Amino acid sequence: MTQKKRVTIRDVAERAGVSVATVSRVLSGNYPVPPATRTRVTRAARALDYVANAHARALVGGGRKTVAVVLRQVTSPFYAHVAEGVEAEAAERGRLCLVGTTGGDPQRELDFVQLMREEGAGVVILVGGVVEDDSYRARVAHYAHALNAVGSRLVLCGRPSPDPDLPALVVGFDNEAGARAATSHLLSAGHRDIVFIGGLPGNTALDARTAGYRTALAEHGLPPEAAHVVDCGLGRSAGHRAMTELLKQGRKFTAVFAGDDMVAAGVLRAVTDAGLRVPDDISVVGYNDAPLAQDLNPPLTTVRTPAEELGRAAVRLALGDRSDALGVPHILGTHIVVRDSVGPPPRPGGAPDTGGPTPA
Amino acid sequence: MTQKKRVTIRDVAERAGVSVATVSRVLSGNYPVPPATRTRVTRAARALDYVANAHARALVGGGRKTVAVVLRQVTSPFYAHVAEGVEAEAAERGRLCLVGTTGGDPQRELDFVQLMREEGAGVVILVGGVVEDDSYRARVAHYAHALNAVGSRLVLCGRPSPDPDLPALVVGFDNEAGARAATSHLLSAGHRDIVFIGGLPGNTALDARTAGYRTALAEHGLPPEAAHVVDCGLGRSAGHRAMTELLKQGRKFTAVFAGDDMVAAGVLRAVTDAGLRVPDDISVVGYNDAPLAQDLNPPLTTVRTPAEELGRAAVRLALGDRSDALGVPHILGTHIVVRDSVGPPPRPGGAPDTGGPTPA
DNA sequence: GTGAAAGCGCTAACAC
DNA sequence: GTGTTAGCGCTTTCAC
Repeated sequence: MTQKKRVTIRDVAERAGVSVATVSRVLSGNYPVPPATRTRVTRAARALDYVANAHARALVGGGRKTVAVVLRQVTSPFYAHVAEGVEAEAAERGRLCLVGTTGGDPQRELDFVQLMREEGAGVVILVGGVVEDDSYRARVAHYAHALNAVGSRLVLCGRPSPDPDLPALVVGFDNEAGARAATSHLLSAGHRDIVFIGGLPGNTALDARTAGYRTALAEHGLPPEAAHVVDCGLGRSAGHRAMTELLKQGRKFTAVFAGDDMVAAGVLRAVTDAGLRVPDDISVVGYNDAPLAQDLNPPLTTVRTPAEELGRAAVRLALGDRSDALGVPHILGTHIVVRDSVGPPPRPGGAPDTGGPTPA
Repeated sequence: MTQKKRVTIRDVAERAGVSVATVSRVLSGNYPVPPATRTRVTRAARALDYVANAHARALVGGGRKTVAVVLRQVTSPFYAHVAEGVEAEAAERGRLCLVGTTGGDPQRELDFVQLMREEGAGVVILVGGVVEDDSYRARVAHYAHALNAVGSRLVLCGRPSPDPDLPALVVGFDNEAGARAATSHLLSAGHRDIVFIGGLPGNTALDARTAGYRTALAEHGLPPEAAHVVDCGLGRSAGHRAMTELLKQGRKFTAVFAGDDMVAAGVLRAVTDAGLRVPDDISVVGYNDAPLAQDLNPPLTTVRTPAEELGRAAVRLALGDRSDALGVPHILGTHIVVRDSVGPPPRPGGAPDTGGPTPA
């Protein structure tokens, strides 16, 4: 019943009364063909609803140069935006875009990259912070050389290159600077007891954030002991749990800097649960400026990291002919976006109802 | 400098001192090969860091059966979760997953489906509500027949099949029932003046939602005029704008049913901006149960639509051999999740401070 | 201007 | 057990 037979170029040629070579020529369009035959062929192709076989085409043409992105998960707003940027930029340049998710499992990352090598992807983009151990270094070095050997590009997006001499492009944010700015913002508002919630020791992105946090503290003349990092990792529930715990401990602090906006969401909820108010009792700043930041209560002051632009930059870099940019990291700017979650610290023992939030 | 030459099966054969056929056999694994040769070949392949050419393989093997999803955008939580479901299920079954986004443009949808035909995708999943006009019907009929002719499957996910006889699978939610339940929830809490914000006339998903809303109203003995639908479409800003406008009009209502959670987020913000409170002054219910629903203030009562499961069901259905299921839609259940955004309507002219929210 | 023919890298008969 | 060979559908010299 079902014929399950694909229409091939041969069928089109036959129907148009020409050879396959001619059909190929008019379909590729990059060859002078007289309008008369061109029409005949086009008509035949249309009539047969012919579509070329991408595999055959890739086989002879040396790969169809697709763009692959690998990320932890698409449901995280940050990754989703990066993916969207990659997708958009790839589409604009007529490339197909493949998305792979790893759930953070290095093995799945490796499998996927391998698959992309089989596919002959022209660009492979690895997104997101990682723990930079020997295993990581070896893996990435392998990817880089293998991909480079066949003329493909590896892009490290938001993660470091283990070796500047590796044939890989790197693009990312200055997490340390962003975190420093966020912390300074809090310090300028008068806070001195600020805790960082959401550390993840070993993870390059979070380590940079905590480093920036410590730097800012030091710049304001505070001793190293002033730093208090809670290594609970990322995610709403981690933030909620950590903050609840912190509140229970009765530890003295007036502000928290959350590892990202999801953590901040959890923190906010924990504060509310405890009957406290933001920013009157506690100030909070997040990281990434996820869409939900403006819907939180109060709207969250956070660090904007243009994720979509990161994705676009990754493919732009890879597809640009600036192979000179191979070693040097391409760093995108971040900036604070001030909303309503930061205020002056409450006066010790005083009533919190002094007035609205008045950040600098 | 760069050799740009791919390692082929021939190279492996040569190094292992066997023929290409033998290499193919051990690599495919589906053929008895003595351990001795197997080892030699494996070792050679590893030494050369050989990866098979997926295109060549697909060319001879009749396509590599990938799964393609097409959606509006990945940054919408709902779509992201559907995509994650598809990705996960596809990965578990060893299929590669391609993601395409259309931004809602039918032309881009068409282009992408065409591309998937070229790729020889085994499954093509179209996600999300649409305006069901003649153009849509024709397009989908074309996809369905073309895909079916080469043994591929088309899955309509959250959108209707224009014709039950079309060789397409359909899976989705009962939007009407979900909306009816949400509206009933509001009615049971005592509300009589409920406005639906986020209509999108012509869109199958939203039309079903408004239909459910009207049905619930009727079931509770309210006249058709009791329905008030604001056709502002989806999205946070649309919801914010519409609600602000509504409040300004001074129109009488005590509850709003938002087209989805993003709209609800905008609505909530507008209520806050106006100095009113949810649920004391106005009750709100959303749709989809996006992750952000629980972070809103107050946590949002909404209709849970298991998006990831929708994605998984789509590929499961397509990959299952139950070709009998071709015409009949596969409907997934939804249910209300009660949080804190619904309370009894405020007593006319009374102070709103009667007590906490106490939904049935 | 157009056709014939040689592969691209691989798998699957079909020999031996 | 393993090698030889014929394609899969297409592009692209090279002839005519």
